[in-house]
Amino acid sequence: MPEGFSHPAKPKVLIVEDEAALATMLRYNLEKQGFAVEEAGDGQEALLCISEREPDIVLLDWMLPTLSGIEVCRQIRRSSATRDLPVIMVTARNDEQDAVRGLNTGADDYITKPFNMEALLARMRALLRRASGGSGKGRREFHDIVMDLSSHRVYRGTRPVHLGPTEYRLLDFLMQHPRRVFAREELLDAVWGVDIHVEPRTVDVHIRRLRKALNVGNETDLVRTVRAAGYALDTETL
Amino acid sequence: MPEGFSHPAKPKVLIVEDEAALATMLRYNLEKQGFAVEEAGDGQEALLCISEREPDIVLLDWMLPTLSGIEVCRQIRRSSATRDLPVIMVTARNDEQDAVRGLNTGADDYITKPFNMEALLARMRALLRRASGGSGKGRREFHDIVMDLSSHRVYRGTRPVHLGPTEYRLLDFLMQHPRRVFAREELLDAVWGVDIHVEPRTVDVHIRRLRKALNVGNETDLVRTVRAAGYALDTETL
DNA sequence: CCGATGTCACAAAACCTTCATAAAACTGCA
DNA sequence: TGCAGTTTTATGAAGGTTTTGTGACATCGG
Repeated sequence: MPEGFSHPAKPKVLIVEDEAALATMLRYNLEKQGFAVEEAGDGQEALLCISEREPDIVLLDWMLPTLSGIEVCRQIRRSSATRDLPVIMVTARNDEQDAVRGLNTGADDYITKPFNMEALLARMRALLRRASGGSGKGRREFHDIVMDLSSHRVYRGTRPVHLGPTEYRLLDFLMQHPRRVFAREELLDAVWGVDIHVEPRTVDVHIRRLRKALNVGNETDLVRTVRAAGYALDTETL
Repeated sequence: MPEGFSHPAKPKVLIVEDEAALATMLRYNLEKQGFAVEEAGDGQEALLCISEREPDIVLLDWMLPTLSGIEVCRQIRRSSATRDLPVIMVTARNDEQDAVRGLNTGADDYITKPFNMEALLARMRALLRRASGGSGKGRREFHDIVMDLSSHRVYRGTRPVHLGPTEYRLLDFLMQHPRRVFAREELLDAVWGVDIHVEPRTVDVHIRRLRKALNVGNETDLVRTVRAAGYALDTETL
């Protein structure tokens, strides 16, 4: 598994639920939907599981033995490692109060029992989307190349640079590891995806287009070709 | 503590909400933020409270017993004493339709459940600032696009722009995050709602309608398409 | 009836991949 | 060192594919 990507593989969901029947039902449905499922029966177990298995999202029942859902949620928010972990609170309808307090505690969303899978799935997917997209914030810089991730823009100095989707991802990847040389195969894995079949030479073409877009006039070429090895972002193209 | 504006003392907020739990949560948070809180559980009570306690701002739930939120809002606007009273509509996500109609009725802004306090506070402060500063802003601006939230109107420069409800919400959302690119799915989540099933391509159609309404003649297109990524509001459509 | 909306099918772009060929870099050898 | 052969990379163009723009249409609620 290469760099920090979104959720290319199965998203891992942790179900924290003491009612075995409900947990089983959830597991069944979520697995059918392509999630990897972990389970915890109480609060303690939940926190343990979170730090060990690092789920992508948590379904947290409000009524829990040993440690209440609200307390679990607080703990999750307390640690910087899990501060952005999406949490959906699951509560009984008649005590919607808890749902609200749950939200107040830091849950990202809540749903009341009984719920239908569609609604739950929709919320889960929305949260996962937000989580993976939200971290794609900020900017990258190298020499005088600037990428603004949130607006999806690239500048060489002050000049705006237009890149196609693939060149954008390629540059994005290279800028995460400046100066490091990557073989064509590595680039294919990282930028195109592991199970995509594309000729390694295709990388050349995209490198060319990247260069053409990046270097105008007599600007120095920041893409270095390393014969028999691959490409890198570097100031000394030598 | 809303930075001391022309509200010498604590700004007084009236919460009109029949769901006790939500009301309690709101009260707790708002008091923590330095507001004086009044509560009303239904429409009748709300109108009474408004004339007696003269709140500075009203949080109005859409679903109410005895008198719907929309009707309460109408009444508020009818009386010259309360015509300029800031009203924020609170609605459930899945009937965001109603929110828009609420705005038509005269609400100054709206927010959908579940919301986070930050967002709500930001809107409240903005409205209070406007109300106290007199001719302040319940408006959003970008380049030469102006949205007046209270009158629910949009202008391109000085030209009035007519938008359907969906286009309005779409623009509203985009203008809250200028320059940032949103995937179709993100827009669906934010503008349509999380558990609404709509084809992602539908976003295209509304973007088109938005463009058509926004750009007349040879005005620059402020809606940027980012291939394989989504759409954004931007000055450089490049 | 009308305006607003979600979908489709088709057109138009923008983009990818591949291939053939040119250019460059390296190698071994005289 | 210079040369011819070999390997590797650069480049331009072509063809096919994916993504987006657009107009039309059926629906729905007022």
